[in-house]
Amino acid sequence: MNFNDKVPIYYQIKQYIYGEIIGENLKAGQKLPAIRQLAVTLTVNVNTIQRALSELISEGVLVTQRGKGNFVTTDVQLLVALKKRVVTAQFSELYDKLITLKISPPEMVQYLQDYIDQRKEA
Amino acid sequence: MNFNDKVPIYYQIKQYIYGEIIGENLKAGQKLPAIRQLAVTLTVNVNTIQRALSELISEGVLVTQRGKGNFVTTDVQLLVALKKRVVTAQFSELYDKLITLKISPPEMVQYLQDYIDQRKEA
DNA sequence: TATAGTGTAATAGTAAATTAGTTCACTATA
DNA sequence: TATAGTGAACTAATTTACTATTACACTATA
Repeated sequence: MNFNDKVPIYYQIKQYIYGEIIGENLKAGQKLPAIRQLAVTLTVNVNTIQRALSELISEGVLVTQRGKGNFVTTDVQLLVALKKRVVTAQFSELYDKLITLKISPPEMVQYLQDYIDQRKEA
Repeated sequence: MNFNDKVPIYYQIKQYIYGEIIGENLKAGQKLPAIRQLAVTLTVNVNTIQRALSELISEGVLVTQRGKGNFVTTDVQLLVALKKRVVTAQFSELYDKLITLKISPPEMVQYLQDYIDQRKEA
């Protein structure tokens, strides 16, 4: 996996798992790969995986069954709230940053549209 | 200043100065506050300021005049390129993240518009 | 009941970021 | 020519993230 060396790896893994769940590569109730397997896949130490998962468990996004593995919660309401929270956070971050750059909201929409068009070409 | 504890402070300061320049609170050729003053203002150590500035100097965004201070470059072309680079990076980051969340480009535009409308209400 | 697969916990070592503090070098000016 | 203001460089100490390694506890099943 490609990590950004400006952000703690455990935190990036946490965000990555959010993404896998919200994007439904991991569905409600589904079992995650074993932590030792995740460590190999993500080329990271088991402790680092543990640290990421422990936060997701605290939040109720994941549920552990000792001896069995980690599972995505079946609490769909929680997952819906998670998606909203994560998506909103993206826009909030963008908005605030662009405001400091003195880019107006209508310009933001135009810039996004332009960026999308440009991506389509390539 | 409000720092995100997930990202090195020196790096956040660097981004902050980018913002001040792009948003034209700091104009081409303008003198920056002294590093000791910046350290006080941003409640951070002088060394941390130095580290942020040294990268901006390497990039040519800032120019040092020893004994006088640090100044924004007068190379306007470089500043225009900087703005483009920083703004594009924002959209690129958003786009890639939302794609992993299986949000389509048209949805992105709609979500952004919705977010903006929501901010206006409050 | 042995064994393989799972998560949990703890210790130790390394590297990076940050702070604190000091000293030096250059510039402008009273 | 002192002095105040500026950046530059260096050392030392602390904290956090990460890795490596080991041992333990629970579950399913051959």
